[in-house]
Amino acid sequence: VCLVQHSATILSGVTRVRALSFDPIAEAERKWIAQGWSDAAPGMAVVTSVMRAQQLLLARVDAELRPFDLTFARYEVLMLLSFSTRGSLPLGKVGERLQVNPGSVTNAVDRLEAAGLVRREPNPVDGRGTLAALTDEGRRIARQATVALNSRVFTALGVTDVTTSTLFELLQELRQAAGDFV
Amino acid sequence: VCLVQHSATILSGVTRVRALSFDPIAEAERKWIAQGWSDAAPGMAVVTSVMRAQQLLLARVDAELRPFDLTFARYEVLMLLSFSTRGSLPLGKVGERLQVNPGSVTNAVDRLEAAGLVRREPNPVDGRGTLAALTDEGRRIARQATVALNSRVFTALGVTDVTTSTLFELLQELRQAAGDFV
DNA sequence: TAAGATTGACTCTTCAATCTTC
DNA sequence: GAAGATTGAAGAGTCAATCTTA
Repeated sequence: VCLVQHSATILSGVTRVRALSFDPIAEAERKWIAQGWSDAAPGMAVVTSVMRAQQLLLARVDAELRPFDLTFARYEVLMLLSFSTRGSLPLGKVGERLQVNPGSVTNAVDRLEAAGLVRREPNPVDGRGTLAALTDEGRRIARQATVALNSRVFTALGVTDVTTSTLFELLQELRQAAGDFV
Repeated sequence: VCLVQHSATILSGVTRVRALSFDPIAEAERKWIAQGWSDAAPGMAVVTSVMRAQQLLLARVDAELRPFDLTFARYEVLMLLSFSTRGSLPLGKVGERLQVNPGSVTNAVDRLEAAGLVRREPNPVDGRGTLAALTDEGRRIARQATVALNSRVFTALGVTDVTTSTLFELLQELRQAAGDFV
């Protein structure tokens, strides 16, 4: 009996995951080639890998943010505001920078406001608009959450510095090709 | 006025996206360094890049699958079954291979069964279990959807073959370090 | 007692529709 | 009319609780 197949769950907060004893995506790529889809096989493997990597990373990030009652989406809003010069931004700007729907921004700001981390203010230069403004508490929580993420996720990915920086560059190419930025 | 900032929406099916004229993640990395978090900056950039790449790729994939009334999650179930020797698998096996919760599998199979692409059958070797079995229609749709994805996404990522294969290898390292497989 | 599967509550996202203000 | 923001419905994921059977 191979112990790894029955290995314990991985990563605090991720309940469902048992490690497989082989890479399911490499397996899928072989199946693709066997079907005569060799030209599409590498693309399929990359797309699937990005999906799975996102799932794994998001689980780790969310586990670290749970004590602060934050999700990654809400954390991103907090950091965006904390980097802005006034500590406040129009909701539309937030959605544009984070590439999410207006509805998601409204939802995120609703939660952050209920938690006292953000305050809604009328936009002085546009009567239609609303600003999301960071509170002192919001700035404090953002900093604490960043300390947690920095130490337990961002500096603990388990791969070399070269892998990390190369990965960033290649993903940047991919995002640019997909129209994320120009 | 920089035209790209006001450029049209990108990619069929993705309504919300306007391309930015700079890379917001590279910008965030600079902010991280300016805050004195240089050691965590590359990790932050990679994690955020994976999140954004997933969002962009999923939007493209879902747009191609919409005519078949499929999501990527349901498409993955279909392909997993079509690669199995009998064309059927226990629901638990599906969840294990796809790394999703039992609830998600139940939901996906519910939809696929309602669409006539999959049939539930009792597991002959385990009275507690249920098999998801591909129907002829399911096998046909799976093949058609694959043709669409192969030609319009997997072979059209817009990056070189070297970038694609290197990206796969590095993501494989990252997934392995995160415990996706052993 | 444990495992396979389902259910219901909750969250988040997307999308269309709406309201207000430019 | 067009843009900023909100709302409600629908889809999908997680999680805890439950039911059945090994």
